[in-house]
Amino acid sequence: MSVRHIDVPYSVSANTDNCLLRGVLDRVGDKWSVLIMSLLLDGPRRYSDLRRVIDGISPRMLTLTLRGLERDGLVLRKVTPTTPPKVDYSLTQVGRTLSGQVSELIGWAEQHYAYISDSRRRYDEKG
Amino acid sequence: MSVRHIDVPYSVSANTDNCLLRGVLDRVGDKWSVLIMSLLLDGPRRYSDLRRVIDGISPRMLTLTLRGLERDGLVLRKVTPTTPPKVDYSLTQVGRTLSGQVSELIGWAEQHYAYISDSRRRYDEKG
DNA sequence: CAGGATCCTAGTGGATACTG
DNA sequence: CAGTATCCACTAGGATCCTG
Repeated sequence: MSVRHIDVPYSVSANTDNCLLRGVLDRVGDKWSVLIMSLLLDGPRRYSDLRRVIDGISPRMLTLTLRGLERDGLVLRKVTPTTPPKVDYSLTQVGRTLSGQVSELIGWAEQHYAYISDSRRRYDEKG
Repeated sequence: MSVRHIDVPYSVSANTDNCLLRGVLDRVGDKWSVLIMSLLLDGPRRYSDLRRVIDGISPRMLTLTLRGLERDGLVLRKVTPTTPPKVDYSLTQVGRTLSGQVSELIGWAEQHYAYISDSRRRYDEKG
């Protein structure tokens, strides 16, 4: 038996395409999505605002990440066509629930931080 | 103000080093960790067993991923020095809790699968 | 202001051959 | 059996410059 779908306890596949889980894991795992969503939890923000506030992000990656989030319906992009233009980004309701999930994960990380650090130290010291 | 630490609602940093969250997100986001942990939820497995059962993984990545999980104290490696050798991998208690967290995330993904697919389709169709 | 277009690098992962 | 050791490909992401 080869793993394409594991039925218990949930479906996982290494297959990049057409796997719903892969998409979510990739998003959560990428460099900027979680950070951006966490910022938007506090309320809408403009593009330049995000750019200023996020340390070290390139315009390219900011746009790419926002587009990805928008495409998935996690973030809403609202253009006000003035000159110069104004673009606000906000979390959708679903985006908000994902942020909630992620914050659970972060809670886990905080809770087990010491354990993991210790484990790594011990692993690195003696083979 | 530049984002190194966001206090509300949780700390996120783009900084690769010394960020506890980054490590967890990277692990969850990588290609094989979640899959392997989900398999180990059912019980211990041998190296060759994992290799056979995981579709498309290279020995290199299997070892690398297992080592990473072991280093973080998520997976336990137990060697039985017979000839030929036998090595069993199992989840630690902490590894089990992380798997639990991840399965929550997967629950989220399943719950919002239709929404996301729709959103993508609409986004791709019209600009 | 809010990006698009380019070019480039580094890290992640694949393929395969070999070994204690 | 349970890995190493190499070599290679691909892509996520960074740096810059340009524009409606």
